[in-house]
Amino acid sequence: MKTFNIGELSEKSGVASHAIRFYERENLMPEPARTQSNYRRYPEDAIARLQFIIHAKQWGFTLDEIRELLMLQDANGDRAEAKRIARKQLEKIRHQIQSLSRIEAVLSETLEECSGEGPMDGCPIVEAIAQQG
Amino acid sequence: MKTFNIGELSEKSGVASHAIRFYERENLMPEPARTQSNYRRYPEDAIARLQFIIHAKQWGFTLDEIRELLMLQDANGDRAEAKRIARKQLEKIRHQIQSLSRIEAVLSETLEECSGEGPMDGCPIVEAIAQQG
DNA sequence: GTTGACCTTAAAGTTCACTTTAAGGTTATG
DNA sequence: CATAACCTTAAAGTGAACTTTAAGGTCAAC
Repeated sequence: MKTFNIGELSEKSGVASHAIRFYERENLMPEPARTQSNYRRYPEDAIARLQFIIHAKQWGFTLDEIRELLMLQDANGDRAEAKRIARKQLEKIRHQIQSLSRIEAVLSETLEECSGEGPMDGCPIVEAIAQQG
Repeated sequence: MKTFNIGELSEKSGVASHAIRFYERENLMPEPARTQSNYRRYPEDAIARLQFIIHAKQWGFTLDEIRELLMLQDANGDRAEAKRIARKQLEKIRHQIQSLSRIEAVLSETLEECSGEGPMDGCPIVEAIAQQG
């Protein structure tokens, strides 16, 4: 099996070396083997683990939540737990979409009202912000 | 006209005294008058200005953007500028909604696939994260 | 054999939007 | 007249997720 040092892993995963060390300190990545000269040596599956982290981040999971998911995987834990975490995340995302949609509606309406000409005094955008966020 | 000290303004606006001083340092609030004993004295319209800041924050504007809007108002500047700032914000919000909607779709589909029973090995949630964020 | 590109650690810096702390001065109340 | 509840400043702390810096040790190429 191929093994990598941290620079190679960084290149293959797209995660900066320092971030990889940070994830190790934060218990997202396991402590890897070391060479005689104390260099980190990673097995191939470290790439997949880092990509899991990247993807979970893109889905909006925090590092705390990702750590939880990884610990469940490492322990081959209970699927119900993973589902609970994911369901919570889905709710969070739906809530965010709702808030943003409300803002989008008011903001786009306000933008249409504003001619974009003339002085600030009486500008519908400013007035919309001033009254009731 | 009534004037307030920082504690009264804090109570009326719902913004903590320290946050008000912070906004002053950050040039979102103007330097107020001072009493003989160097206490800040605010006019009534300071309440409206703080509420403008609160509302703009709720709309997702950063303090930098809010400062820009306030400076335009203070200078009675160009309405086109305010519109530009608001349009940028609208685009940002629409982009966020799109990203979140994509995530919502995949995550809710994945959640339905997962029985929530059994060990992590083979769990659709974990596999969905592992493949293609 | 030396240059340059790697690697090591610990610690400090970054951004955002504050909050908390420290160390005092002032004002209202009993 | 003392005590509590205000006010003042500057500076440090918070949290998230890293990045940057400092001060070295190691390894491959020429």
